[in-house]
Amino acid sequence: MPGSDLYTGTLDTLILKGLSWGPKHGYAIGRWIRDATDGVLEIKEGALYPALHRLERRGWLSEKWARTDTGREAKFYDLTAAGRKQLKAEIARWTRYTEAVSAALTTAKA
Amino acid sequence: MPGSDLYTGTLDTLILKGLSWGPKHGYAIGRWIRDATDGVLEIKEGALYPALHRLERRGWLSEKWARTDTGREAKFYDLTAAGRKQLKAEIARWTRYTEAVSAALTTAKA
DNA sequence: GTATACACCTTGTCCATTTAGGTATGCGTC
DNA sequence: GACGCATACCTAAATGGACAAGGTGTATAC
Repeated sequence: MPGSDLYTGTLDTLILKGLSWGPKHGYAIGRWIRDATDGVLEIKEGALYPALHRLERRGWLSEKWARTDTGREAKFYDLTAAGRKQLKAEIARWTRYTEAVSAALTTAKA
Repeated sequence: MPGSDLYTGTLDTLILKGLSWGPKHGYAIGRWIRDATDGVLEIKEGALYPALHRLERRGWLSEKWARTDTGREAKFYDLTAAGRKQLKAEIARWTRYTEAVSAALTTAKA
């Protein structure tokens, strides 16, 4: 079933990545994650919105109210310079981590 | 925070995998994870021992005191049938999850 | 008029990990 | 024989992210 639980810590990275091409509002970020992971990840709003506020508090995102394509008001988030740096660091960590764990999980040695 | 911090949820899988060739005691499992991940993961004992007790409570491990190669008493853990099944499921989840996230993190599409 | 998608939010709870200790044995070495 | 270090086990308190379960309101389609 979609809504498969997150490995804690990956959500922040995905949000930052989703914003790497320009501003998006929260709901659109959630949609992007679902689509970019081919439906494997379905971010719950109770995780998404607190995460956005957290990242903004840390100085990785800036926020601004604006109008969507469909003419509705929404809060748009944008990566700051620090956010871009953070994204790079988190991707590096993710890569290193998954390679290490995948190696362990596929090894044939005790 | 050191880059070796866990993505929550991966520790259980690694423990189960470490036991898939036969019994090991806790300290040896920690060592195996460090070695099998080429030093990327350094499991803290405050995470390791509670995890072992948790997995035992869930019926995925059995425990038994025995003597190590070096002649010391240690608590050996062994996979149960349910534990083996669980390991398989967790590896499947890990694979599916990391493929999805890695795809998202390397995509060039917004 | 009602269902669905959009778009935002919060409160309470759970629980894995971190932090920071503790006990005790055995081995090598200075 | 004192010291450090690896072995081998453990726990309690604090942290903090995700989950569950609510809530507001608008727009569109049937």
